[in-house]
Amino acid sequence: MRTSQFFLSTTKEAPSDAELISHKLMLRAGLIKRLGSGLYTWMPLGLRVLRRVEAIVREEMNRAGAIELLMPAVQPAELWEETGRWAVFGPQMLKIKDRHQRDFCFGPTHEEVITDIARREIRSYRQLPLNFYQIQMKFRDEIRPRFGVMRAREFLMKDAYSFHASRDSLIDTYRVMYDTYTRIFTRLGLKFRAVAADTGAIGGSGSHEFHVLADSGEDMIAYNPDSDYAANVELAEALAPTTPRAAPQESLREVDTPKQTTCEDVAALLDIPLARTVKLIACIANEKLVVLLLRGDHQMNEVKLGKLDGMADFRLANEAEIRAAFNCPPGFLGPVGIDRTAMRVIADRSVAVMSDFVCGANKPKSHLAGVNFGRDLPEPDEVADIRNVVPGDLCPDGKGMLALCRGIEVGHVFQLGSKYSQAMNATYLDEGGKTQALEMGCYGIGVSRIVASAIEQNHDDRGIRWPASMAPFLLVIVMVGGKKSEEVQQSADKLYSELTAAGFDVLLDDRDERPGVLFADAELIGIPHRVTIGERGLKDGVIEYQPRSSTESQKIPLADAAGFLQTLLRA
RNA sequence: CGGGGUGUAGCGCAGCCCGGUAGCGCGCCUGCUUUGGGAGCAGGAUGUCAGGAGUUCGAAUCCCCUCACCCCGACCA
Repeated sequence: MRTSQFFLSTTKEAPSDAELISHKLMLRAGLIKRLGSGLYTWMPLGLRVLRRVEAIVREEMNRAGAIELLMPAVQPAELWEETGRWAVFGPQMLKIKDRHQRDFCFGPTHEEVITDIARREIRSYRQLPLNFYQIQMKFRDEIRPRFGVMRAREFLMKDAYSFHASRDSLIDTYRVMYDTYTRIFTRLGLKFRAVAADTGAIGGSGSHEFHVLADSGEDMIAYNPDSDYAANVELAEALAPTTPRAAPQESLREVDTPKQTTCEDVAALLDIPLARTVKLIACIANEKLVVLLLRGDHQMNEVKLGKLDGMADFRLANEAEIRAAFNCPPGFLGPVGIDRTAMRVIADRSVAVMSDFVCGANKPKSHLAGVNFGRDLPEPDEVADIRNVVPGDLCPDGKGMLALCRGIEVGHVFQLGSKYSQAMNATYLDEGGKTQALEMGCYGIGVSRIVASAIEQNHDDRGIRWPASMAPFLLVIVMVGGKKSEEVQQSADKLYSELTAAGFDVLLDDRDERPGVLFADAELIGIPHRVTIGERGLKDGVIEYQPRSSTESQKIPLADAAGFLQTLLRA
């Protein structure tokens, strides 16, 4: 491609509302243009990147035996009513009406449509397993779209759905997809982790998210630097401490805390570590009071809590309920002296081994210190894992300690089971001629999000540094003084023709601009390799080569250039 | 949905407090010069000052309403 016949639209400044580095660079490099909140046009340069990601995804999906199809973006409400999700999906779904006032949505996902295909097409176990996929624009009316295409409302997604005659077959395909995703993200040159994920409300047994590691990520991941363990913080188990509870050393005493209503304040006042304090969180579950005990430096984990018996629909108690139950305002609550017949007490595993701790006294402006289970209050009714893990916690795989990092979710694999097939009556006949519900799996990749997250991982102060696998062009030829010098022009043309004929994506920058402009643009848009052809070099029979990763160039004899570059680009 | 903020040329912004009919930088167009890291000089084009309704002789500026966009929050005593 010649720049004169292409469309570059780089700018020196990014719009002031762009926050994330990838968002700024995508705008400055002219990869995308914003149309409205969460809506972006992929400009020619950006589209080339998107298509390259798409191509790798498609290649690997095909290799894994998945079959591509394309479903409608607009879907009738009836299908969603069959699964009950027309109501459940809520405002995230863009609902529209046609001219007959019939309800439709712009598809946020395609389980319903594919399950409809499956129930019409799949008759026999002999047809199974099957894995269909598509690459298509989705629309989700996000509460708060942000960060450009990272969290856009309309975005490009690869979604695959597999159908099986048995759970074992589902697990087989799930593993194949897991491996396929690993291949895809590896080929894309991303630093990523597969993490065990919560299966959430959808149910099903197995789920992994694929996260690109980046500080700007919106998700928190617990991982073990010394093993392959990684899990969403929601899910990572906080093991019970291995050290037993120490014997009481202190006597129970009351301390004045006139203004200290949080564990942080109290710990600061008493000059003790936050980990010596215990906070009490009052919840209501099944209309009964439940008291949670957590170490002051720990945070409650709603997902874990919701999985405990009778806690599925828990909520936090409000202030009126707290005052009624404890006869004390929030901020000074504690487990000592409470009516244990009226409330269930669940202690986190780490609280269960504490001794001589500090907690609220159930009296305004007062806390207790030197508190001990068994002596000052009864043992908790239950001990459970109800907190988020923190760095330094023991890894559940027994191989060291956990660390936390942020991630951007770019892929998700999910064992759905028969949730949708049952709701929509998608069945097949088994070997015995019996009707059975199909087992299903689903597998998503955020194609457009991958582009943004790749930039988060690959940039410097001059711009983007594309991994070769997704670069819009592999090589840019910069002509210095090309308008003036026939020789420069001819050399550049010749090199361009040779490399293009050999099948490489080469950009010949033939604009009549000063060299500084050409260099700056080449770096901003992140082309991995650059050669500079100018009179100065040609006098000595050389051109200059410089990779995007370096600020140093090397001279290559013009005669060897084509061969040198072909070897380089092929690698 | 709650709170905060911003809407002025393609982009980044000033002007608003204290009303007098719109400016700067980049970009764009023309010409000359320049040509190895975002050129210089000269000339030029471009605005429903987000929209609507008020106050006023007069509104980008003051008042009210609407819209759009951005940020923060929407669980912890």
